[in-house]
Amino acid sequence: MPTAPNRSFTPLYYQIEQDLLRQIDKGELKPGDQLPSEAQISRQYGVSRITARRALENLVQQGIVYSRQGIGSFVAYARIREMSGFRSFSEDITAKGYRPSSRVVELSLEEPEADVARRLQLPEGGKIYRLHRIRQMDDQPVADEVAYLPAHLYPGLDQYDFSKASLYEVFRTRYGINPTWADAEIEATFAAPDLAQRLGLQPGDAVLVALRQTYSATFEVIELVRSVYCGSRFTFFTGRQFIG
Amino acid sequence: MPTAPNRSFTPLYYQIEQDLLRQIDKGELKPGDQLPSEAQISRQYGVSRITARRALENLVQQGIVYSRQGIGSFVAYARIREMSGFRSFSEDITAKGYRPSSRVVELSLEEPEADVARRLQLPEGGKIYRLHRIRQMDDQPVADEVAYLPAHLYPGLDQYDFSKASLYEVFRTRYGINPTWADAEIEATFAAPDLAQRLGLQPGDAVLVALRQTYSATFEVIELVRSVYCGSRFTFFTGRQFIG
DNA sequence: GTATTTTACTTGTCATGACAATATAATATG
DNA sequence: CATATTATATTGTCATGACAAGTAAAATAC
Repeated sequence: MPTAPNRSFTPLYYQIEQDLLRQIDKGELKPGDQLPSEAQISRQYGVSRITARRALENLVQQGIVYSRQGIGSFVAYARIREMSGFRSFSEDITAKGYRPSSRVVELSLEEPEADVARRLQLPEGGKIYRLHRIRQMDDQPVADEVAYLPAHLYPGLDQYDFSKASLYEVFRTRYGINPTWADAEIEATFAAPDLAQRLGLQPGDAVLVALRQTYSATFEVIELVRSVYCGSRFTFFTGRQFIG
Repeated sequence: MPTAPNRSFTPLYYQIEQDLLRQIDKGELKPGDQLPSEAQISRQYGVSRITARRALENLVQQGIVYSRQGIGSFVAYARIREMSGFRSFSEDITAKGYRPSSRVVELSLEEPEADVARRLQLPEGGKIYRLHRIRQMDDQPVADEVAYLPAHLYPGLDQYDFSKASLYEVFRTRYGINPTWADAEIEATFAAPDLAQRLGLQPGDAVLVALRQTYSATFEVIELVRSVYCGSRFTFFTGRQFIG
């Protein structure tokens, strides 16, 4: 459900949606408050009811607002927390107010293991870039991360220095690929000696292992990432998920 | 984004949506296949284009289908995996093909800690039911779980035997409360001796700790659950999340 | 004062219609 | 044969309109 339409102009429904979002973010509309009705929005913005409705519906789908037939729409009490562990590591850490940085252990072009090839839906004989980094916040290692990237999507990727560059930014600007969806499987395990050494831990310490797949808007698997996080220094936040 | 409208009849768009979903589930429409166009669906089902479009849009919002302007709609390659750790434990474990069961350690009515009261958005002086269970699959303990439940939402909850009853079923049938949204924060830590004993682990083993909030359709916090999972026997699957 | 009915407001569903934007295929031209 | 133009298909946005369903408030009846 893209909230930012990918077009050459900004649709009316989107402008109204952003306006309402702004009012919620600024506290002009508080949790529990009723939003203007579809008819009121229609009159206020000079649009049809279907356009007003579309703006409200989008906020409902994002879990920001809820509506009840015959009564109205209301701002959700529980604010959505920023998810972490799903987007760009750089973006995650910056959003938490820390300074992200990375140390590249290795970036190489290679043959994938069978499981990796399967998960990435690689064509026969397809290669991957394997990017191994230690991720840090405020210079303290928090994650050991290996990204498996379909080589056919990213020719020339090895020319970049991912100590400095953000992988997601390179996806977007160089290759025109927008990370749009992600899912993850998460387990706890204990740190092996080599991993413990890289993360400044004791062997046997508890670590969080997340295997995340990232998809483009057309559901191409654009990245498989295995991250091992210090149990004590990183909390994984899922986004709000619909379970009904 | 409710996919099952809560009404006394089934809307046309929903029937079409379910029909398309059935074709995808049965393999009649395979990953990568193009779906019928809006105009074709319109003719085939004898509905307006807006109704056809609504059905397709709902599948897009669920991450099952994607569409491209001027080209068409397509079945996503990557199938959505069943999430786990977000819904009813019973439902999760049953979906994995195991037999869920629970041993109640304790169910009591008590004053909440400040953090619990805040997260549950309890009224001043509000009490909680604290339900402590060991969750099992095929009789093997996999999680130590404490649920904090706002007492005002569930009067008389302590009359139920949650060794046998599903909490979510009781929510729905007895109290008319539908779990609709959830989010979780997840960490890894190590098992303390008492916990290790309850889960059949060694002290110091890695465990996954998930703190999950569950919301009704009107975003009331209906449950706060702290689950500690064996690192080796439980993998937490997030659903597909929109990150764009 | 209470119960019932009516009214008003609001969201939900669906129709018809039009045009814009995007993309590809077919056709025309040099 | 290559390039440009036109046609076609499809999704995206927006309008007007109507009626259903749900809910609460106001008015009326007893």
